[in-house]
Amino acid sequence: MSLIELSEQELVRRQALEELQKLGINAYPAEKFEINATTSEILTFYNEESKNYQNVSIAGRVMSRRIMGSASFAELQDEKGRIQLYFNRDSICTGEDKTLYNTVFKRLVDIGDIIGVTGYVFTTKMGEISIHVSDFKMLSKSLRPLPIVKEKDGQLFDAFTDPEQRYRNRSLDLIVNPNVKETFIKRTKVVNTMRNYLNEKGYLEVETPILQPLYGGAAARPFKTHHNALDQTLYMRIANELYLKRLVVGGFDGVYEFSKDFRNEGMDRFHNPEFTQMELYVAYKDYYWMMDLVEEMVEQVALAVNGTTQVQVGDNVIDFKRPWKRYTMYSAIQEFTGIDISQMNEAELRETALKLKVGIDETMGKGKLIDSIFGDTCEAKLIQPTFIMDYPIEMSPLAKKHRTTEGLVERFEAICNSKEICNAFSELNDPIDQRQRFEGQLELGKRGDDEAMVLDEDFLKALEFGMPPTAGLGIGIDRLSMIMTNSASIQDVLFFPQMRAEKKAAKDDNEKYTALGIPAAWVGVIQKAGYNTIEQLKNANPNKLHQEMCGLNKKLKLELPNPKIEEVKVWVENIS
RNA sequence: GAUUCAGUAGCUCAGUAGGUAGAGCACAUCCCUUUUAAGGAUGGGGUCCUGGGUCCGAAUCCCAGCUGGAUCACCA
Repeated sequence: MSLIELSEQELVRRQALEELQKLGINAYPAEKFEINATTSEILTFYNEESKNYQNVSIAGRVMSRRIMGSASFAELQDEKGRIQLYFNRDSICTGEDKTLYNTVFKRLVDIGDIIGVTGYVFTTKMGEISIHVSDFKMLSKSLRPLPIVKEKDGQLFDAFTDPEQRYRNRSLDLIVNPNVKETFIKRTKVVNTMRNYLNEKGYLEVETPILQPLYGGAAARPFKTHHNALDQTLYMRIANELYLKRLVVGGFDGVYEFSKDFRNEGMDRFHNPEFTQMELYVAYKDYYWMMDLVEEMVEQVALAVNGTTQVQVGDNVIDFKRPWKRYTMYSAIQEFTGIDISQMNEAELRETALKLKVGIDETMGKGKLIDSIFGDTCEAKLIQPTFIMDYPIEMSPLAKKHRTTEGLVERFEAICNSKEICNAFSELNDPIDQRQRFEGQLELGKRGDDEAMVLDEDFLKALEFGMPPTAGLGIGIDRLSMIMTNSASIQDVLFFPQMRAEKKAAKDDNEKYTALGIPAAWVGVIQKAGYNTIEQLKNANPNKLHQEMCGLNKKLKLELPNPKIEEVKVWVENIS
């Protein structure tokens, strides 16, 4: 990177780095720095009477500095929080040489630098627990200025809030917005709690392919890629259901996987192209059994994350305490619309949907119509965790036919805060029925449903060997994390949400400029003036260009000899 | 995809009869031995998102585009 592309503040920091080097200080030392305390630990356990923490060694990032002559205060932020540091010139520089304080601390340490300090803990006159620094060491120099977020009585000042900047620059977001860290710690707690719960039950965590020759297990459009050596199309998985069931066939009676799945569909605050699901399959169980498991597991998650079954989400308090309300899909629609659709055929459903102003289209079969009616009339009203059971067979090609009711399958979803958080079935293990269902999907595909499933012969072959009756579950980790952390957007529970690529101005190589006779030192200047390509330079007014170059030379204090106007004209004319 | 709002200094934001671009924090220089978002003084810092247009003159008005937010529709 050329120096002229840097802001003044970045230049100042690079100069400070050079000065440190001149003083013999390595701003990026290799050796470890011994730490024996954390900020939160000191703030919690320091006690003035017992005089503990009188020899602490702690490291972190300098977040603020207040310098007043030979005494200064700074704030140090480590992983756990912040603590105030007190620097006194004569404590840090016990001899005659006051360079460490006067030059290194006061002039060469910037906000954002990572330092290690040793000293003792005391309480200031203002009553704030602080570290009296006896020595400090530069551990990493920060070359970019940090947005300074200040906080007083819970009110934030100058907060770094622009979502685009925050998501594109998550490191910075985490440094200056401490509550962001909290959200991700909670997300990990969600996952760990589930994993512990499942391991305690003796289920086996497994891994299955992400690159798949056929995609399946869900209704979604996939990402497509290509393997060169095999010269074969591969898809990134949209679900791992079919592979996990093949493991159940193989004799694992309880298997689960936390899986990144990929769906090539729209993006908004509930959808990211890659997302995480936990899928679980347990042999010899059914969907009623699985409902009990979901209730118990999610209740434990809520307790682990927030210490209570009640979670504030937006304007609502959601209570995960068992048992949750249970509806069948038909009874839910009847409850919220007063209409019994359980006996309707496709034409009647279409008519009902139109009457209820439900969005439908020509490609929809009976199952999708019912799902649409349910989605539009019921979901918004389901805030507390609720199970919706018994879905139409047409939209659930992997679920087992209902044990008593024709046309339905044994499937449930848990809906919470109007969003699906899990989906589960008594898994279809009849290989002949499964083949027919896949064939039905192929029909839907021909009608234009681009999410219809494809027929997977390998999976069918496995089923033909015999799969025990099995209960299966998929639970959305991102959605669950959003609820558990009261996050309005999926981007807030993903460290690095997918973003559109930032557009960068195209620039020609330096050689193209020097080939015209332009001195290399001036190339950066010309580009800074806005002539990033030879094509742009071709149309430049030489007089204007000359003035801009001289102006930047002066402004940036480059002290280059200014070119003659004739030379500039020749450069521009040379472009053919 | 539709609608709508927005893009000005490192950060948060002002900026209308179209007429030399502002504040606070951050940064620099100087003064100061304990400050609680902020000690005092002085100073530097801008492609006003990009490209066209109108105009003597555009951050401002018009058109197009880019990017993002919000709401809605579809997938988890």
